[in-house]
Amino acid sequence: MNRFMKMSRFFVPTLKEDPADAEVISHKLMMRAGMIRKLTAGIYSYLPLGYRALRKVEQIVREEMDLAGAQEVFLPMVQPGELWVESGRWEVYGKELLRFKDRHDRDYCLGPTHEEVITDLVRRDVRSYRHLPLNLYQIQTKFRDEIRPRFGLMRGREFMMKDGYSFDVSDKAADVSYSLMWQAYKNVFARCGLRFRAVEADSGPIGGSFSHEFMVLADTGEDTVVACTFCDYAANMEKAEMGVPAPVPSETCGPMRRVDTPGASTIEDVSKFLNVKPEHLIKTLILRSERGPVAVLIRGDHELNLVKVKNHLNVMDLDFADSRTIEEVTGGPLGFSGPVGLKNVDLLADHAIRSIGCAVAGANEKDAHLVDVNPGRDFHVDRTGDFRCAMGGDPCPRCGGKLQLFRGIEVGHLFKLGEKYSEAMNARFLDAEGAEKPMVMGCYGIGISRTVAAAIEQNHDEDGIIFPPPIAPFTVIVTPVGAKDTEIEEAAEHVYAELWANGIETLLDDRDERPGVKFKDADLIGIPFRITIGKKAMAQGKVELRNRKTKKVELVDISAAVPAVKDRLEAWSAE
RNA sequence: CGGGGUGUAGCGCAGCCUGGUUAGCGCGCGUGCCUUGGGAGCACGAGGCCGCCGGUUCAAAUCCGGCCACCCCGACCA
Repeated sequence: MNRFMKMSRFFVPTLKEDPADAEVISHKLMMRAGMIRKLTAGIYSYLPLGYRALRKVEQIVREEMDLAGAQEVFLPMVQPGELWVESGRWEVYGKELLRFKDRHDRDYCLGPTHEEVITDLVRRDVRSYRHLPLNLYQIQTKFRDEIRPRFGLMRGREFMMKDGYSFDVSDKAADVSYSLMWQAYKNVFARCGLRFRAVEADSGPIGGSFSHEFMVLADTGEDTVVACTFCDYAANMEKAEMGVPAPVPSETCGPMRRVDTPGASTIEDVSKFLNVKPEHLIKTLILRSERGPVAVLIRGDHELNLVKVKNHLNVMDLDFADSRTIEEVTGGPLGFSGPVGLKNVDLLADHAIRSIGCAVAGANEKDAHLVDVNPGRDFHVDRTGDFRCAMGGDPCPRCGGKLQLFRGIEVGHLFKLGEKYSEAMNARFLDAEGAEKPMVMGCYGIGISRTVAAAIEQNHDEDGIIFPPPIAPFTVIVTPVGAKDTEIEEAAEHVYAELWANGIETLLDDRDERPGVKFKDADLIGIPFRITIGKKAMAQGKVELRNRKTKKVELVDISAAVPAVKDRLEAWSAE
């Protein structure tokens, strides 16, 4: 038994009021529950309760990684700048990388991630295909000097992360490593008791062939998940495709003509002014990359997806053009661009434009639009493609079902790196034929601290946190109530000891507090089960077992408390 | 980085505009009494570089300047 997990001695400074600087629910609750305290912007201390929850997640991750054949290491957090120069990221990484110099004026940085260190480690000691595959991971504090840390543990600068790296002899072998991690991640988040989706993510122009994100579903999530309601297709917003609707036979379209639209430059304005639905407007977006300007046509009610255009054009930087560029390209001011008569610029159109029929578009002159514009008749595009964000109700690209949008919190990311780092840093091996080849790498991250926050975003009510049992800092809290009563106190000690003896982590609220205070704190800190020991039930030799989630209370014999908890634990995870 | 906001007791806040005794309130904390099934009550008490530096003034939490810290917002416009 553990004699020290007693509230009278345990450092859990709970708060009655929300801290002024907390915005999201997980941040507020973790502060109020005495789990974390802020040291400075984006940097938090973990108090015993918070650290216990964090370690629960860590341990689940550790077990699943080990099970998948990965090996745990621990890499330095302080890294020499020269390694980053070698990989080419010293110049590229930007201000997120916290750099500093040592006393000898040599460059160093705090590790935001460990591709360089791990690649350096492996290249020194692994030379043969006989030693591959190799999968190494660590659980460690990362530091990223975020522009704007926010939302407590959700987007901190210092945070706990599991990062893993696989090394393989071939692309095919790397795919095996990748899928092992994919399965391990599914196990991790399922074991944590979270509702999540694994989604396809954009891998970027250099990122290799594919990438997946693991998203915990929560309305307060920063990211949007697009998922099919029929099949298991799911992707993040940047990546999500949608089925192409069959082109509708173009309605009879009168001759194109110009109308005055004074001051109406936004879709909303034009739509109202001309009394035309946004679906019949053509948005003409002028973008600019390092290769010059490009025009993209999007249906009025759709939203541009910059990443898709970027990938299509295979450019590095792409953003909305400034107003001067727009005037140069279209001859008209911002807000009145249109495809008709555009010259000297590549014209891309989203699939939906093909079936728009009869549309309204900017006239490329101030305060004027064109109506009865017919694609194909009145203008020609250079290329058609998928350039927009998915919307709820769009057809699924796989099965034709309907897509739905969810909010999510990114807690895991799988990335097939390929040979990017092994090439740059010369991590090579000899294959069975004696030929030298670069290793094929993958990297795999899990935001441990963010997972705890995400779990709370997903599992709470007006009284506080509702921890899923697998990641709860304690499984049971024993709460003796009623004035100092030796019999009750002894019974509480007894139940507490019994639970520990059966491997059930238990907190005993032995404080000399009124029942209300104890109940409020127990609810706030979110322990899944509360065993209340009071006079009335005790008279019959019973205690109350209360489920934090359902709030249901049942009377059980004192002697049956342990099996009852075990039983309800199983019921919880079976849900 | 740009824009906005806030710094007063451990936490949450008032006071500042219109300068002037000993800087308040709620929670929390300590002691005592009382109370004991959903954050009780009474009494007494401890606790403050009013973010920092400078200026104005007989006098600054309050006015002015600078600095620092923290919080919020920052493509959707074609």
